[in-house]
Amino acid sequence: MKEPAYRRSEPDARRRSLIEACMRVLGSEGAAGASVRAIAREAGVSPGLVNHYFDGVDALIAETYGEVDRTVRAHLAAAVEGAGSDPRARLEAFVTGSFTAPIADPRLLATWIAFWSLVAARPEIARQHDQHYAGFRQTLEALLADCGVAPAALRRTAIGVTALVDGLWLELCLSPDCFSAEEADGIARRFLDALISTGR
Amino acid sequence: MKEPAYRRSEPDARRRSLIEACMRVLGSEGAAGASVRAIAREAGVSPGLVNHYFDGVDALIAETYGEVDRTVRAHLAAAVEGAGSDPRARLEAFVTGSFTAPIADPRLLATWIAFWSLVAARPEIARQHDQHYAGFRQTLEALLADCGVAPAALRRTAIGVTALVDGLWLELCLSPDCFSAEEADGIARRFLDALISTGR
DNA sequence: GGATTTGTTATACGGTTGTTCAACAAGTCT
DNA sequence: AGACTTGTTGAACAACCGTATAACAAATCC
Repeated sequence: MKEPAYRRSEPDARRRSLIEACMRVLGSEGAAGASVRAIAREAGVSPGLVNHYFDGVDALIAETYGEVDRTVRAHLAAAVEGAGSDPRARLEAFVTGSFTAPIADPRLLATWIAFWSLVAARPEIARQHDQHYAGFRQTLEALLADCGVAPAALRRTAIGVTALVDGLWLELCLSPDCFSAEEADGIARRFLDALISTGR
Repeated sequence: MKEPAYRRSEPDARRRSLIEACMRVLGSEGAAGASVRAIAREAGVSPGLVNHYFDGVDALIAETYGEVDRTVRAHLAAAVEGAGSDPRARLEAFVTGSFTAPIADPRLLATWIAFWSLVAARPEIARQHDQHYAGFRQTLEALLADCGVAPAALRRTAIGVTALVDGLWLELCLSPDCFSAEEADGIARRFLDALISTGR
């Protein structure tokens, strides 16, 4: 429908384009609409090709999870680096980085929801989720430690801040008109103030 | 208007059993597996009956949303009432009430995820979500006000605490082995301590 | 009793799903 | 040039989807 037929392309590029098409479909149609045919149509490719590059549609969705995870981590890492060397500024950059594009994006939420909906039924997706969560919390623990949070309080503080960020991000994506990204920033900063002044 | 007594089974009971079957299917099979046939099989009735009692499968899912919402509200209200008259105890009961059964339950999360996945595509579900969120936050604002949180800080504090509760509840359901309900209780209480001591 | 109302089933229909596979186009090798 | 490899297609398949509807079962009314 778009590209001329029978044109060769790099296999990795094809894989990437299919993953991107999968993300677009998840974003626009939701988890229910992410069928092989819809993804193939979005990528401008025949349905059979999806099963040629991926071991079934579940594998494609799992790989899309990995790609989204990588994007989120890279974006937050860049935000932290861009914040300079002040520990508190780095922590705030990490926390508020989730409230702006491309992370605070209904499309990305739709992708995430699709994964959550698979956690209960598919153990390998559950494992992938646990890994993502563990990595997020670990990064956060390091940033909190640099801000002077006591080692004994590190775990529970990181769990709490992660929950706060997830909750704000979730609602920000689900109903963007409820509160703004700037409000989320302020709320998160205020929470960090309260925690770090009393939590060491 | 006299109630006809010749019905073989109470229609409301049928409706409720179908809603409960819908929740069970959502819990075990995930959002993708919540088909008319699967729900009917779970309820032990024929597929046609679902469309007889509900205006299509989307309506059944929306009604299940309403039922789950009602259950959650009732449970939290009971927890608050059971906590006595101390404002802080009532607030804590409301917050930590989300971390125990029947609210902290993978099945309930699965139901919630199914709704979230419909928010982007269906305005009716989005409206239902906004109402639930607004109600939750409003209740929380009242409890926070009783604890002495200043009116100017009420809105942002309620948004933050709601996010914290949602995030903890979400992770508690998604991977129950990551941290315990008791830990979630402690984390939430610690956050409330930090907020209320500094946030007025 | 028979007529009637109502709950329920079974089936049929058109459409979509994931997956497989023979065929084919385009580049590479000899 | 011909043979071979690789990327891609599009049709086929069985299974499932949501919905509509005619037929059946049971309870009530007259």
